[in-house]
This record gives sequence, C-alpha cells and structure tokens, in this order.
Amino acid sequence: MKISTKGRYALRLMLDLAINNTGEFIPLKLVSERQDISVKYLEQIITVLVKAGYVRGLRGSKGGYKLAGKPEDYTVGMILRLTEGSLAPVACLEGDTNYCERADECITLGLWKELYEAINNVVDNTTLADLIERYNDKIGNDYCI
Amino acid sequence: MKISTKGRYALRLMLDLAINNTGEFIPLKLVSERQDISVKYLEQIITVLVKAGYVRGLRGSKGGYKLAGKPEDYTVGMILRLTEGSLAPVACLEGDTNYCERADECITLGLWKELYEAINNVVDNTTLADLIERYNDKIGNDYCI
DNA sequence: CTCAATTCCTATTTGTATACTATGATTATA
DNA sequence: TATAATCATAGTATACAAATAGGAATTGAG
Repeated sequence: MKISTKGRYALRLMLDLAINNTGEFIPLKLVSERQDISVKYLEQIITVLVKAGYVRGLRGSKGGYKLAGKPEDYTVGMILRLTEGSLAPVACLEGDTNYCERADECITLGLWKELYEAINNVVDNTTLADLIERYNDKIGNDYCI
Repeated sequence: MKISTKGRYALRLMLDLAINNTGEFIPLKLVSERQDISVKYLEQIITVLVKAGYVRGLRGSKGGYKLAGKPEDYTVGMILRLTEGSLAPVACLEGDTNYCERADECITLGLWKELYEAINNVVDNTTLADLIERYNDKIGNDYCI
C-alpha cells in the first residue's frame, strides 16, 4: 500500500516546475539539485508527463521543461495515475480487464470500493495550486505561481 | 498502491471463520476449499493472526481454528495492519523510524497525511460484523454469526 | 497404543516490480 | 562548431510478493 518513488517524484517535479516558473524553460539539472533526485531518473519520469501533455520540453542549450498549463489545472490524481497506474487497492476494480468471476458473491468488494472512493476523493480534489497555497500559508512564504 | 494477497486472504480467512462458526474448531482444509486458497498459504497467514490473539488454534484431529472474539471485535484495519504492515501511503508517516529530515519543508507531506487519514477512516470503521451484515442485506441471506 | 488428522515451524523457490544507472543519439542556442 | 540540454533505449541490482515443500509435534478416536 505504498505510493512508489515514480509517483512521488513526479509530483515533486511538477511542483518544482510550478514554484520555480519564470516563463523560461527549466533544465532538469536545476530540479535535480533542488529535489535531490538524479537527472537520469527525472528524465525517465518526465517523459511520461510530456507524452501526456502535462509538461512541455525544449531541447538543446537554454532548453528544459515547463508546465503546459496552470498549477490549478493539474490534480494530484492525474499525476499519480499517470505515473503509478491505477490507484485501485485491488486489481478487480480496475477497468473490465481484471473482472473477477467471484464479484457477485464477493463479501469484501464493497469495502474495496469504499476504500477506492476515499482515495480518489483525496487525490482528485487537490491540485498543484492547492498544495502550493497550503504550503505558503503554513510557512508564511510567498512563492510566485 | 495495492493490498497484497496476504492482507486480502487474511480478511477472507477471518470472514470465513466468522460465517461458518458453529462453536467447533474449523480446519483450514475446509477454508481452503471454500476460499480456493492453498492450505499451505493459509497456514502461513493464520500464524500471524494466532500470534496476535485474533484466532485460536487447536492441533490434532478435530482441530482447527476459530475466532477468539466476536466478529464485531475485529476491524478491517486491525487485520490489514497485522498482515500488510502499516497502511501509510509513504514511509515517512510510519512511526519515528522513518523520519524524514525534509519533513518541515515538505510540500507534499500534508497531502499524504490526508490520504492516510482517509484510508484509516475506512478500514477502522468497518468490522467483520459490518461486512457480513452488508453482504446479507445485499444477497438476502441469513448467515448465522 | 496406534492411526489419522490436524496445527506448527522453517526453508526454498519463482516471478515480478522497484529504483535506479548507463550509453548514446538528437536538437537547439550562442 | 562547441555546449547544453532533451530524447530514446537498454541494463542491473535488490527486494518483495506469492506461493510451495517437508517434516515435526499434537490431539482425538477407535
């Protein structure tokens, strides 16, 4: 029942791009230093975010990445699902592929559904902007997003 | 973010013992047939439940297992935590052992706490008796618990 | 007192996913 | 043309999941 590093790092990556946004493209080298995650691992993670259109990349010198949209456009759920895969606590809740023949008589299925909903409820109702705002309130900071 | 088979099977095991309780000890062979899980794997799982005092075991012929208490005494959370370990979505929320030095400046910590609470809220407010009751309502059955 | 059924205990195996690292090609700017 | 970056793909070490396997100890029944 753990969120993997991919999901957690993806979130930190997006937050880092949001917080340090100046309009310019931000190279992963900078993110790497700030977040203490290797550039190579970040590359691997950001590929998925680029393909999904959440982040724009520019190659070459003066290249880097920036969010494609605004921080309030991205929920934690969007980012985690992309990098982690489904957040369902059991496989039988995932799409139609993993349909379980015991489903009708399953005594625990309702519980797993409830758990799934509780999880989704948290991650789908929190955006990057929310996280940054809450953090600023807590710290008394004033990051420019 | 998946519940492992150990946790899921432990829950099914406890529910099986609850539903099929007659006062007698129930051998794992029967549970195995009903739940379609090998006796050997069930043995491994139930060991933990016995050590925690949730289940009583009796060796030998006419031996088997039965719940130590009543179905309403056991929450899903108790059973999952025992078999899965902590249900925290990130390690830094687990006790003091995994304390993270970034905690004070961590922008995502609040989110993980919220998620953790949402998960706990579901599993700690559902007992075996609840699951059986809901199931009977759904199916129109009348299991003797 | 022995047999069969069962729990109890410990090891071993197999597969898969996680968490990276490594190498090199491609592209853009100065 | 040199440099700094993304982009693409492959490789690797480790740990965890999900069991299986073998046998010792215990109990009740006949």
